[in-house]
Amino acid sequence: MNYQFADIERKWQKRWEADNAFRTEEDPNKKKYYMLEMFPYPSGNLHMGHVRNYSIGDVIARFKTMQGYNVIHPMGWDSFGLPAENAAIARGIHPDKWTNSNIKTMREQLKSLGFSYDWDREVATSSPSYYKWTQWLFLQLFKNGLAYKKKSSVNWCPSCETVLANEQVVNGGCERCSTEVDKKELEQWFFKITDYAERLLQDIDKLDGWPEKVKIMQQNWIGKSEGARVTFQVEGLEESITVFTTRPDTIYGVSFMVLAPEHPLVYELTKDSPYEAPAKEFRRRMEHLSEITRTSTDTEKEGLFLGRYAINPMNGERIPLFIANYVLMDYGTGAVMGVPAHDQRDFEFATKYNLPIVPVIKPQDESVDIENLDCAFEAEGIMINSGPFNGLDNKQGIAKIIEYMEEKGIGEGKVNYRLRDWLISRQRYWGAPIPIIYCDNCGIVAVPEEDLPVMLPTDVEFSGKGDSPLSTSESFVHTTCPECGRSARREVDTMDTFVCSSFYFLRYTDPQNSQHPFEMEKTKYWMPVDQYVGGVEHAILHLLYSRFFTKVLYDLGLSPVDEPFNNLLTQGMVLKDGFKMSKSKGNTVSPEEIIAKYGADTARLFILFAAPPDRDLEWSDQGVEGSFRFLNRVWRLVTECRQQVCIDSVVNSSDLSTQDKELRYVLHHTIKRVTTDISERFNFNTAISAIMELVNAIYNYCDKTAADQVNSAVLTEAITNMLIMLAPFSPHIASELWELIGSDDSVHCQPWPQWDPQALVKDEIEIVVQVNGKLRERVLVSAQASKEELEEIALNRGKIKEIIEGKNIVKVIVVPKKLVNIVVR
RNA sequence: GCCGGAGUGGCGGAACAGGCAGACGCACAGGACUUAAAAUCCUGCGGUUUUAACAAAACCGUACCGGUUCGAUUCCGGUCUCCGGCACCA
Repeated sequence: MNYQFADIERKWQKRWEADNAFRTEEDPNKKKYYMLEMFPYPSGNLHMGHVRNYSIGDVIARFKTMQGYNVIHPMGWDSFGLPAENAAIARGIHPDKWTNSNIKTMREQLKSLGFSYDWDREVATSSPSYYKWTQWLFLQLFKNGLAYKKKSSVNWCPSCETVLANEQVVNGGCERCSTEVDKKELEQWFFKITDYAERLLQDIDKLDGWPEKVKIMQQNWIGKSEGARVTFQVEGLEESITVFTTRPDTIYGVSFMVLAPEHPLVYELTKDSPYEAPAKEFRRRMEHLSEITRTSTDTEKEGLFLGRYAINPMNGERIPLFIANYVLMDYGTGAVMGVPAHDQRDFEFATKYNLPIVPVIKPQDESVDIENLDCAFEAEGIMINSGPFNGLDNKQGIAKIIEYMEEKGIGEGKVNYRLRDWLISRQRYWGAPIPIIYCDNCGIVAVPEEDLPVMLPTDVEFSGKGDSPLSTSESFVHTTCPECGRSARREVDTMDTFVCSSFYFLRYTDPQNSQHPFEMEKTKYWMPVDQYVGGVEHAILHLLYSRFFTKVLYDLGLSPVDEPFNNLLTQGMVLKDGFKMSKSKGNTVSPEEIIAKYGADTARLFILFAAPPDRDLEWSDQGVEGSFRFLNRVWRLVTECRQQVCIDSVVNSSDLSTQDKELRYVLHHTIKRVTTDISERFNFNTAISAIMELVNAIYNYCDKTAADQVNSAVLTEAITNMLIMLAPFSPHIASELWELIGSDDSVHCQPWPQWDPQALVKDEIEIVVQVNGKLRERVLVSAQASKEELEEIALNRGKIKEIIEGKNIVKVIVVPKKLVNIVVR
């Protein structure tokens, strides 16, 4: 007969809810702990990835609570976004209705897993009480010059009919539907994240509790490079071209210059010349190519001469101007100087178009034939062919040349970042409306703060075609200018959902405040997040945007911290048959089904037991069965021993049998292992296996000890502590059994157990005897045996004597309490 | 191409500061209980060899090759494979 998990789980979930067991408030006398898991998009159903994410978080939250921390553990919904709108288009359900019904289902699913959330802090980014503050924060950025509008070439998905951020373009296709992405010119709102590039980069050093992997990804994403901007005059025109280069030391080796095909100067350069039409044609062709082929390293370099020359400001040489596929408009200045001798891409281009290859750096040791290169020489060396700079080490040369250029007004030292400004406009309905009004008189006007939120209108058509759906609502678009009172139009774009999720962790600290986004007093107590847990797929965007927002809010005096997340744990994926669970692959396992069949405790236990949290986890139905068996084993153990358990008994350490001592050793060893596994390593899998070993040991103790010999205090100590340690993993069964053995208070209010070092002291231990590093024998010795004693014992073992017979003992290595290694020849 | 991470039994994984490789669990096999099955409990479980067999013993074994060390899954150098990220970044 299996234990009645369904009744038990329902009972405890109801009781926790009735008791408000997980509600938290600021308490200056207690140390706080902010446990946060990434909030879900309410797609309609929880999947195993969620179960894993939230099980990890719940163990830590419950563990920290038992350790005496004041734990805040909130949950909410990242509820704006495309799927809701697609449902509206496909099935005619209003996004709001669809979203709310999904939230309702998923909230119930989360509750059925017994997670310790403070539901009073629940937020949904799509509710007006939340997006009011999304809009308010937009206005703060706008007023501080961090939100601006510009016309720019943007990624356009012809299928979703929306603009995509660069980050949402995956391999040249739309992140959501994989359709090949086009380019389109549109007026868009941007956040100036590039203003924070340097701080975002520098402060990565502060993130000690983040995985190295994620930090490196962010570093690469920000992509800092140091170099110079140099301006070249165009021959015969009143125009100049500025390039960015990391190698100003190679400027004497420039033999051509390349502009991006989209570079605005191309038109001026080719106007009314025979090159005009081919240049236009070239540009059109490049625009048409998908980003993948355009930016792939494998694509052959391809260029077009523009019939014009620029002048090298250093030596007055004429340099032919080209456009080419490998130069990108949105990095640097959209133009590069070509130094084929010292840049592999330029080398390939020069070879193809027969341009001179002029070496200006030679290696220290003549190891490369610099006059006859077969690939670019990119290493360091000594400057040659560089006029007054000849003979300089090229690293010094960089500084000297920048100094010279700054003196002459030709160029300047410059730091460049790969990071681009954050495009936040979406031509979508289901997002926070951008609180801006356009007035023919006053221009771009911010919606006054007291008028927030700018509510999403309900009279909108969802055709799935055309521009922003908000433009179809007359009542929304038409408004009056807050400054001059004349008729005006509202901005019809909404904000990227990443904006909503960039401050939710701050809102959780004060979720119902209608006057402010959050009160400083509360954020001061709760922030920063002590432990953040989520999928590695958010390693760049969400985490970078959240860091950016936190820094902006810090600068505005709204956040007490300038980094939001102290520690980050990126959990691995849940796989089935070697692949990520997905509907399209048809290899999903529904959490609901598992809960119905085995209960939430089993589901949680298995998902934590099957792999360490940062690794991918292979789903195994049989493994789930095993976890269920274990919980049944615990159930039987405790219910069978119930009579012998006396909750108030105290162990008398002077009156213990060998078996008693053994069980106590296992127990306290388990406490030590579980504690360090949870708090220092997040290795829940080994923590659980330690508890399993403890359960095996208790069974053993009961089997081997005659009924009248059982020490009730020792047994009680083992069982109660076992239940306490099991509680964070499988809280329902632990609570039920805790109640069954007669405790009044609840198991999750118990203090986390301490291990007793006395119980870990053994009289006798087993040591290993090796000969030449090979294990030959195990010997039971007194735990206090000295080095000399151990050596003597080892050398006098019959078997060891036999092995070393007639050989020369070179030396003996003794590691106390572990081994003796005899080295012979 | 560059940057990360990982390779351990039939499987998931363990070995946390260089010291017993394979904890714990799954699967499998044998046994007990049962009229029977399920459940439960007990035993075995990396490979090869020696022995009629048991007890036992020897050798090999942590992707591969090499190094440091009394001793290496762990440290160092190189190679291969897989996974993830970035991808002409000037």
